[in-house]
Amino acid sequence: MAQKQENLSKNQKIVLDYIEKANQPLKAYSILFNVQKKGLKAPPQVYRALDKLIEMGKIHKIESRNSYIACQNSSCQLEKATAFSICESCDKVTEISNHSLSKYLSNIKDKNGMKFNRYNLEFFGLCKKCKV
Amino acid sequence: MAQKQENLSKNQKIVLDYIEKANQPLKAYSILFNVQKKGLKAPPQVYRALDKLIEMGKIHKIESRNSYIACQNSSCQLEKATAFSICESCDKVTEISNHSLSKYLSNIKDKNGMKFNRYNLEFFGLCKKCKV
DNA sequence: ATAATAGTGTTATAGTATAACATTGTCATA
DNA sequence: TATGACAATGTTATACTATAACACTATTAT
Ligand SMILES: [Zn+2]
Ligand SMILES: [Zn+2]
Ligand SMILES: [Zn+2]
Ligand SMILES: [Zn+2]
Repeated sequence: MAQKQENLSKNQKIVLDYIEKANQPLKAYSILFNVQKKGLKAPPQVYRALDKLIEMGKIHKIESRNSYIACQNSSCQLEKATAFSICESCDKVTEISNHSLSKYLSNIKDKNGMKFNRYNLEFFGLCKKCKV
Repeated sequence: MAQKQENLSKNQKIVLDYIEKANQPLKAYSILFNVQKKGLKAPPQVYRALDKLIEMGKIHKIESRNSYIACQNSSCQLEKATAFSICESCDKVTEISNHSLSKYLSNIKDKNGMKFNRYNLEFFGLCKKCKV
């Protein structure tokens, strides 16, 4: 059975806490380095926690950056439908919460008869601060 | 100045030829292994060619798979707007060519004042064959 | 109790990508 | 034609990202 969100394991809590405090995407090895004082000493411990947190929708992976960010969207349907804006200058990442966009994408039908059950969308550009 | 698409360099031609023949996403090190007989002996030679071919829009990177596929879409606007369907069972990848989708996404305005100049969209699911 | 499942700890290794530097090719123009 | 600017190449080493494999412990359900 899928684990309930309230029941995070020890390592999962440690990793999630650290990611949530960051408010920006973090690399796995930077997480590892920073949670070593809490007892997570080796990569598999971090990657396992990351995998479970992703399954639960508590964090998302920014694929183009190999980094991990806390879900910023309380209505996020687990990991089924994710969209982000990424600044190519300062690397700021924001989770996009746009109902009409997610509705549009969730209703897309594939021409080749494929059944979609998940998507990930990444927009790239310059944030307000970096546009100047 | 940006190189014209007709003027591929030697290594770029070798790498593109191999990717185009594959009709499926390829990993960088599998490309490297297969073009060693043509003289590309080290990773940087392959990665440089890949980078340039991506810039030119001749190939795209499937971010969630760390793999590279030839552009299947003659009207692809370089690397500005890419969309793919990915079968989670057999790994088949198809470039999506859907005018209304690309129009919709290109017109999305960011709530935080970010100026988008590129996006990448990856749909995941089961292809026709794997759905059974 | 027993078994099933999930989580942990650990070592080693696989897989992906870039830094750095020396060299060569191409082409415009001084 | 030579000089400079830029693109591409060749090469070695290294950095970064992620998983395999195995032994062990904790939790829960029957
Ligand atoms: Zn989310
Ligand atoms: Zn920025
Ligand atoms: Zn394309
Ligand atoms: Zn399939």
